[in-house]
Amino acid sequence: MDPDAPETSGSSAPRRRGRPTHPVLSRAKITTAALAVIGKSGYDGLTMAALARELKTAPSALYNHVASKDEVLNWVQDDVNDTIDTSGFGREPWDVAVTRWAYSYREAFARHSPLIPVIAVLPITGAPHSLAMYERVAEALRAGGWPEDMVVDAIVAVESFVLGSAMDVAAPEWIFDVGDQRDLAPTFADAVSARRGRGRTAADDAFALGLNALVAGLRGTLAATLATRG
Amino acid sequence: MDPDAPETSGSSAPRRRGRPTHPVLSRAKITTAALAVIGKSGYDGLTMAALARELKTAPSALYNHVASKDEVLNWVQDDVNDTIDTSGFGREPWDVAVTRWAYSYREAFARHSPLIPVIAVLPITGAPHSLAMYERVAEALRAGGWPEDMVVDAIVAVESFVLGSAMDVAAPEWIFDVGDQRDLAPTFADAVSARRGRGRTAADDAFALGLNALVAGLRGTLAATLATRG
DNA sequence: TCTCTAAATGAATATAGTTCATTTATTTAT
DNA sequence: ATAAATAAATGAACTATATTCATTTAGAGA
Repeated sequence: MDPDAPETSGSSAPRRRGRPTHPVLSRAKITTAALAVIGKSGYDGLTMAALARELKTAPSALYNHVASKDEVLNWVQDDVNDTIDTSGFGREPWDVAVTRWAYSYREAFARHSPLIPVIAVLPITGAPHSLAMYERVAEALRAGGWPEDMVVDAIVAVESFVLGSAMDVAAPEWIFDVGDQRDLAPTFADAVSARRGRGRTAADDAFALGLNALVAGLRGTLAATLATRG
Repeated sequence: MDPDAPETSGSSAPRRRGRPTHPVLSRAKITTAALAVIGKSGYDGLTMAALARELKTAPSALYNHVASKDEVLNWVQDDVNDTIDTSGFGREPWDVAVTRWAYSYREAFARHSPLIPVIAVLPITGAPHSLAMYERVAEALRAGGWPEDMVVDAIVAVESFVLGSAMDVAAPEWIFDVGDQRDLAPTFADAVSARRGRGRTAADDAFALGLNALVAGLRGTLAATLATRG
């Protein structure tokens, strides 16, 4: 582990006070520690106390470097955004690149679903990785022929679908089990049964179906727009 | 207000104890009260204490009728689902009906965005209104020619887009303002500017664009599937 | 009438996030 | 070199909320 960790006992060890030789805390350190806690204990385990423990400080010490727990989540969110694959943009046609991006985007937030409500409302100011991602997508859409005033709408549309789908991944497999009320919804129950046997990949199939349709539809919209506008 | 409210003072009034003449609490009463509190004070204001106050009981009394605050949210969610317009199904072509449904669905949860993470993971067991809604949608898709094993995927795809878009409504208008980092993302910043002037309706435009594309894409997918499968 | 039970009560508990007065080591100015 | 200023840590206290629990009471049924 950390080679310069003082000691592991903890109970009666005389903790040091005051300004340390080297700052223990920083945005990067806190973000990394938060991800570590999340990896170990999930989002339920991410408390300010647990985060402080991970960093071997007191919870209150964190507030010298971060305004609130919410800000920690924003930092984490930006880090997660940085793991999204945008390598297709500038290399592949926009629709192919968008599809690759969407898959990667969904996967990243499926593993971090508690962040989804956060990200959806979060201004990009102060989230440099997110901003860089949007820039790459916007460039590719422009290069692909999208008019300037439609680019953001197209991005938002895909993003909305991706985030909605990412929430789905967190749902239990049996979310649509009608139980003993099959007679109240026979058609739906049959449809659910017909889907059975695909198990854990059911959500993946729905995502694939929707993404293909959405991207195909956007292709059509673009063509129609270009034909109309000249 | 309530005509049979005992008194409004509250501090030294000798509150009654024990079993009342008529049960004060029930699923319906609690759900209605919760919606009332939400209407007055929003989701932040919905605490068990506030809910109990609305019902003129003690917070602990609620636990004789509901297992947890989460269950209250589930009940509210089912009530909100019941306000979604499904009148198009069985009356209009499936794609038109789905579009109408999606608009109404988004609007309902835009006003109840804190429920979105709840709903996405919530099994339909015990949510009769939700189940009825899915039944109507499933019937219409089947009647429109969708194969049984694709119906749920199609529903989930649309729903994912709708819920993702509903979260967007809660975001501030200036969510994409790059601030002083315009040089880091010039293309994106220009696209954001080009979108400006549409103000509060920007999210609506993105939703309309995406929904049109998605439904058009699904139409294409259905046609292709039917052509292949015979 | 006696007993059982649904339902309400208020006090207590647990968990978090956050604030604050205080302390201390380092940096900076004189 | 010494003194002031500052960054950063500390632990205790505060707040808000959900939840549990022992207890009490009024009505229903035998």
